Amino acid sequence: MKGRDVTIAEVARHAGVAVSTVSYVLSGKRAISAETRRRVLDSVRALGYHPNAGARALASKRANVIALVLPLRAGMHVPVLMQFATSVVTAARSFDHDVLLLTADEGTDGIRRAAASALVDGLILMDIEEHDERVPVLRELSEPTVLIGFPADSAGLTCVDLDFEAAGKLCVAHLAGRGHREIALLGAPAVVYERGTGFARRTRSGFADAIEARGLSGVALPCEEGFDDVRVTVKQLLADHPQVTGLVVHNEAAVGHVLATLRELDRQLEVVAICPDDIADRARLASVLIPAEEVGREAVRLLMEKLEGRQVPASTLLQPRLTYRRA
DNA sequence: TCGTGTCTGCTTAGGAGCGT
DNA sequence: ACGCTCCTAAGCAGACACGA
Repeated sequence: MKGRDVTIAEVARHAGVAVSTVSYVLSGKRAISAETRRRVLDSVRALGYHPNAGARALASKRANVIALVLPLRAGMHVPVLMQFATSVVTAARSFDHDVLLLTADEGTDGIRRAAASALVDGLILMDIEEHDERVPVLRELSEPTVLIGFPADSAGLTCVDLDFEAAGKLCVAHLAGRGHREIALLGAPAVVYERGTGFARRTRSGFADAIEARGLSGVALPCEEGFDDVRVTVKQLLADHPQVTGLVVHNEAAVGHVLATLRELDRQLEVVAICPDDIADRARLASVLIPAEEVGREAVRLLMEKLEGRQVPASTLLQPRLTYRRA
């Protein structure tokens, strides 16, 4: 048997106060005496009251839901995307918001629909391309948005991400500091660059800048994720550039395969990876952490600030840190 | 079988009213 | 006079009762 849900009116009756008093106790938007507050909260607990989300949205003009727009496109590493998603959901809960997940199936219509129907109060977008079709749509919305990543033209937008350009430079600096003169970058799958995905391109451009600035020699290659593809790519790289002694891997799915291939070929390259800590820990690799937890939390915090009508910085770049692990 | 009217979920601002 | 609490109305959409 399905019980009817308890309403705010029943809580008010139980506690012997007005409905509006219960509402103010729960929202904290007006001063309520400690004694009344205690009685109300006792009644809420005793009756097992949860506000009806529809009625709350109707009255407050807020859904208390944000959208996470996560395309799940080819070549993206799902476990890392899930770290971002988990962090966004957890952070949103701490602000009393829930998260609606929008994928790419619906294209930009999903964004328009979720915003125009007041299904969500604001949006967080991930996997940003340099010329992302979603960006012009965002500029037309009245709902606040935050991007995890940077499009080519970020004017008027709020963007947050790891400074991948600095990460590329940091990896080169680390290997150069350890005496390497010829360094290679194995990056994301080719399709990711072709789409113009910002983080992949920015790492590559930071890498190239640092190589040039230090007068080193470097080569950057895309890298697929399957073992056989990685093996072919690594072999080709070492055949074409036999002097390479340092390797930057910005492809979390390929890290293990790269190391296996180097062992198989008995080549002693020094490797730095840009990847989550668990992967680097397992392989005892120096690495630059992708701070998914921190980025997700910051994206939500910025969105909540915008929802309150406060100004926020247009651009937040988290500085990369390199963790050295002795093999 | 229509159309009409009433009710329900909740929040919020502004002002009324109560007790001390 | 002050601190606290209450009252009110609006907003949407579906459910329901009622009379013609």
